[in-house]
Amino acid sequence: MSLREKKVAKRKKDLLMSAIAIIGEKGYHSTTMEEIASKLLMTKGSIYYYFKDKQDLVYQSQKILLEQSNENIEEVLSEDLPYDEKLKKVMVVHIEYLITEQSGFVMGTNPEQFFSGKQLETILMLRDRYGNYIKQLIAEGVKEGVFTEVDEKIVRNIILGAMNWVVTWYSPNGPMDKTTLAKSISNYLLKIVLK
Amino acid sequence: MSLREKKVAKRKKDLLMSAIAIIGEKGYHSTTMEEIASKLLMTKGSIYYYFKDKQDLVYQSQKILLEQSNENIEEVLSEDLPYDEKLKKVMVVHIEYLITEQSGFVMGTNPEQFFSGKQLETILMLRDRYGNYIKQLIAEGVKEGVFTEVDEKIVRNIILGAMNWVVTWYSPNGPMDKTTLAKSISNYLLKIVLK
DNA sequence: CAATTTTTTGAACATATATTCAAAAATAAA
DNA sequence: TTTATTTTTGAATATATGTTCAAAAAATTG
Repeated sequence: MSLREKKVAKRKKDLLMSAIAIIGEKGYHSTTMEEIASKLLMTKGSIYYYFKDKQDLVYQSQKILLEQSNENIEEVLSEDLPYDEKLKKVMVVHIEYLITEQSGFVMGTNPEQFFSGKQLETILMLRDRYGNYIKQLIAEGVKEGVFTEVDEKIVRNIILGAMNWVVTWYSPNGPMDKTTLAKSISNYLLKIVLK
Repeated sequence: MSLREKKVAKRKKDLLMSAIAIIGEKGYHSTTMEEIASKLLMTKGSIYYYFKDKQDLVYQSQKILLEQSNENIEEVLSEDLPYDEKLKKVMVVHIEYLITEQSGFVMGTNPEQFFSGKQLETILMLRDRYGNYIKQLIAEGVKEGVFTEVDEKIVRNIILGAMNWVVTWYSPNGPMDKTTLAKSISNYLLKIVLK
């Protein structure tokens, strides 16, 4: 990749990150192209040099978040750990990533509201993949006798909800740093599946 | 109240309910005055006979939801039940109400995004009140030895998150009716606080 | 039924913001 | 330095939707 191409790639990524941050804070509709641009000292017109339109920018930003989430969980799943510790680590990583990116967005609402067609398909596929990893992990833990019998789908959704909700109440000024908080939440949630 | 006043009151309530339903589905910004009105076979102009503006209508609709939630929980809290059963009933009622109204809205995002000033104050107050009831209930259960020692705030937020998340995945076509589902979720969540 | 009051309508208006685009500026190449 | 290419700008445009309002319709009253 030439220097120029790298610069363009960086600019794109900067815009995606800016979009993620502002959408995480204000939501899709309240986030204007002007805000996304001005965070990088650009004007909104420039965005259209890098992205087709707002929809395209938002879609790509959300896709990145989900892809990264999937990579995160795949990394943890590949580790050689007992089921309880593995599930706990999955949760800690999820919560930490959520807090870091302040990305309560795609995860936090029905994507049907924002996407359609091929875009929606991709987003749903990525979400499903993520959800299935957790469901699978629970099911295996049950099968191996580490976890108690549970409805994996319901418990999976309980866990996802409790975790994703964090973005609505976490404050960096609170008494716990994000890792301590993530561990604490994970411990409580683990009690649902432990025997 | 005269017949006419009753009619006006009913029309207002119909509009609030229409707003709640559509906002629950599409979110604040994607919900248009036209949609809210057309659901009642009216035109958007008429809304302004009953409400000052969109902000006013939305604020009042969300206030109603929170007030009703508080009434629901107050009713349950006043019953004479053991702490574990009481907490469980609180959860079941919450989830059932959520599903019935499809109201993942105020509960589901930071109200700072939509309200300010006196309106925001009221919304936050109502939310706090609700959250405090649950925190209190947990604290009492711990004090009386029915529940295990936990950080009441964190556990409260875990429970709220898991419950509120339901609106994102519940489907009326699923295998469980809403009461069965609510009971199931509540049982799992109860395990967090039980000894 | 006629007169009065309430309610609804739908077109006109206001506003916010996404998008376009020709020109300018910045950067790279020759 | 000159020329060519890439990137940014900012004003103009398009569009969607909230809001207003005078007139029409409906409901109520006497």
